Amino acid sequence: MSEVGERARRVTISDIAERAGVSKGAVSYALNGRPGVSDGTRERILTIARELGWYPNRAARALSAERADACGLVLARPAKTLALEPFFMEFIAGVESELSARSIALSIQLVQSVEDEIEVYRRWWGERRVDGVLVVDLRKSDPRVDELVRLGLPAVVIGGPVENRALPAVWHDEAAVMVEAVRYVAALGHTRIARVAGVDEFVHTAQRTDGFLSATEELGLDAEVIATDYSAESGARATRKLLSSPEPPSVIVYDSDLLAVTGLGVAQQMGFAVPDDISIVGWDDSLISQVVHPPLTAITRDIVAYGGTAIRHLLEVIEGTATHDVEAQRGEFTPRGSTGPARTADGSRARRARV
Amino acid sequence: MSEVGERARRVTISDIAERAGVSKGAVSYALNGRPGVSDGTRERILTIARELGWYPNRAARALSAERADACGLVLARPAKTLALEPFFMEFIAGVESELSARSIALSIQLVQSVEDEIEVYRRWWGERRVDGVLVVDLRKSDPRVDELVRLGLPAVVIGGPVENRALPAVWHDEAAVMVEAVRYVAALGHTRIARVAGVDEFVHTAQRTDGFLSATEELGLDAEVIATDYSAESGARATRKLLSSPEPPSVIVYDSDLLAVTGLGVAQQMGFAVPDDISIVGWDDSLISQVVHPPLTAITRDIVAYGGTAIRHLLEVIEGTATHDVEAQRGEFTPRGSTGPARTADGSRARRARV
DNA sequence: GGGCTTGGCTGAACCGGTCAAGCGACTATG
DNA sequence: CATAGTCGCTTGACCGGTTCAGCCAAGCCC
Repeated sequence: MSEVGERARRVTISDIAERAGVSKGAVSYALNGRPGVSDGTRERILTIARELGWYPNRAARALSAERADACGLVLARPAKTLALEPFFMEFIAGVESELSARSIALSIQLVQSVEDEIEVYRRWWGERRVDGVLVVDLRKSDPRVDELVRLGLPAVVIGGPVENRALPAVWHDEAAVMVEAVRYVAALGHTRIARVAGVDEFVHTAQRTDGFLSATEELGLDAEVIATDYSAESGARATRKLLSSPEPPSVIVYDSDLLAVTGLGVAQQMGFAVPDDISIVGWDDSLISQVVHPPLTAITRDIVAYGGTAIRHLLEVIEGTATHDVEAQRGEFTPRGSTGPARTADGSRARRARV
Repeated sequence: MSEVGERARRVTISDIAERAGVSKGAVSYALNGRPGVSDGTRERILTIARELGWYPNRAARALSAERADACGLVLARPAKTLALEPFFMEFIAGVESELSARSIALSIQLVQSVEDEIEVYRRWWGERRVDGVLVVDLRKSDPRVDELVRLGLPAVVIGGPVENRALPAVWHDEAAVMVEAVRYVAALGHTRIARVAGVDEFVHTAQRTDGFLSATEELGLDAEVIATDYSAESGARATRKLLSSPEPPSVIVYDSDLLAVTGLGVAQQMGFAVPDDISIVGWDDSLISQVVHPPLTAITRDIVAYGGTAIRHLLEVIEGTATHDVEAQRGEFTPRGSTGPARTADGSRARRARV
């Protein structure tokens, strides 16, 4: 009988070996489906293992196999913002769907800064806690890349490509879909268009800004870009600034769902009708952009699939069977109720009185 | 020189021992701050460890110490809904903030069903992958509780208390804050009030419904409760049904931020002015309820702190120093722009034309 | 029948830590 | 001065797997 507080002794391969009347080695061969035991013995061992409810001790396996059977993901954004950015949870869901099938764990850590993030990589790799990591929010000349290369920690970067191809990356053409979006609103007759961007240092932000500026220039549109830190406050501030200017834009393209929803709220609060006075375009197109009113026109990405692609690539990199880049399916432009045709060009823009 | 694909050999205590001219045992004592070595030797060993960039191999430590230095969290909600429910990311952030300080990992797994969740617990515990788990979304007569008790896997339940106190729990008084919310809208003159609840089987949902029904009865209000599965669609459906009824409520209290924001969108789309025609109350009060227009009146909880409390309690349970329940700080009612006084009781309720 | 191969299994080392027991040198005590 | 106790360190077993070398018996061939 077990006493209070005593933890049940768990089954090991030695227990199985004893019961089956064979050696530990034979049990190991049988359980791993490797040659070295007869079919009869193998069957017997498997049956006993099932009866006893055996699971391999991960620590023991990790110690001799020198793999942790775990991957890591460090997120260096403020918790409050993270919680609101559906991107990450969907991304994690996609990662998980691949990992759980292989019974590989996902370790997640939230940190404050890139320096902390690097320290986590050092520790994780030093402790052999992970076999590899996914790196998000790639920056221009990112210090994490150098450190990961130095450590030799297998990694796949989300977004990219990475300078000098120092690390393999999974990415898609951000600029192209931005161009598509700009062309669409231009076709609706809009001529003044603004972009509320994410963090300037992020590579994917720069790529989108490039696409935005080249497309607006090509089409001869008035363009403006305001950077934010992805927080709701900075998004609200940017929107307020744009809408209070003497000649406000008639379209704002946001860099995330949170920014877009916040912008929608600010516009409504300021008495701008959406899309009559101002058209709004979101990015990522998680559920949130579909439940607000009006539902947001957005750049749609299958984020769950993106996560799956990324982690599958990481597993290949860990195996050593891949080091190249992978281009994921690119986003699509999905028009909804938050974008409409431009006002007729009489120069004035009717504004509803504030409620 | 390292060849392509070769992984850097990482530093072990044997390397340190050799360098310091002492045995492995001495190094172990020194690095763990235990007696058994002189101050001079200890200093020398620590210096060498720092120079070499040593980190303890977690697998080795776990194998002999019989602890994984990891905690687990299984989420059994659909990925799309999870992504939109800021509660979980904030909760995870709170958990992390405590764990990272102790360099304990958090393993997260997303599953489809309670059965899958139980299977994950069996595997994790069998593999010694975790030392304990946090259990969310407690149900009435929850099969997970029995299984966790049977396994002997240390666990803390979020929400509760658990039947027969079979497992320790962290929870707060859901009914009381609901009563507070109902009293507030009653004081504004509202008499028809509806609740769009979460999953009926969840204990915290039942507690809130209890509080809702007892408060409305006590105040003599017309009350209605519609259950959902927390998805945006079911929330939209419930809202549509309520607002299309011959005598719609003038207040709807939602069970999560996602449901509330969705409800707001549906109300606006149906041409109901918020709060003039319909008042809306949200739950959890993450940032999302503050960025929409109008900002939502909500039940505010410090979810990050809630996560911190929960994981600290789990660590105590793992240590064996605690088995009792902990009552966390309860939510507060935060009025904002989405609730307003009831229309004067002329029996008619003006409705704005659909835009 | 002897030599050779092959299948099926055992035994032991090993991964990198922890930790109890032991041991020599030094100090304190009667 | 003999004995006991303490300090500082070493030795080696151990955690639960994996893996390699080796061994025995059976089968095959000539």
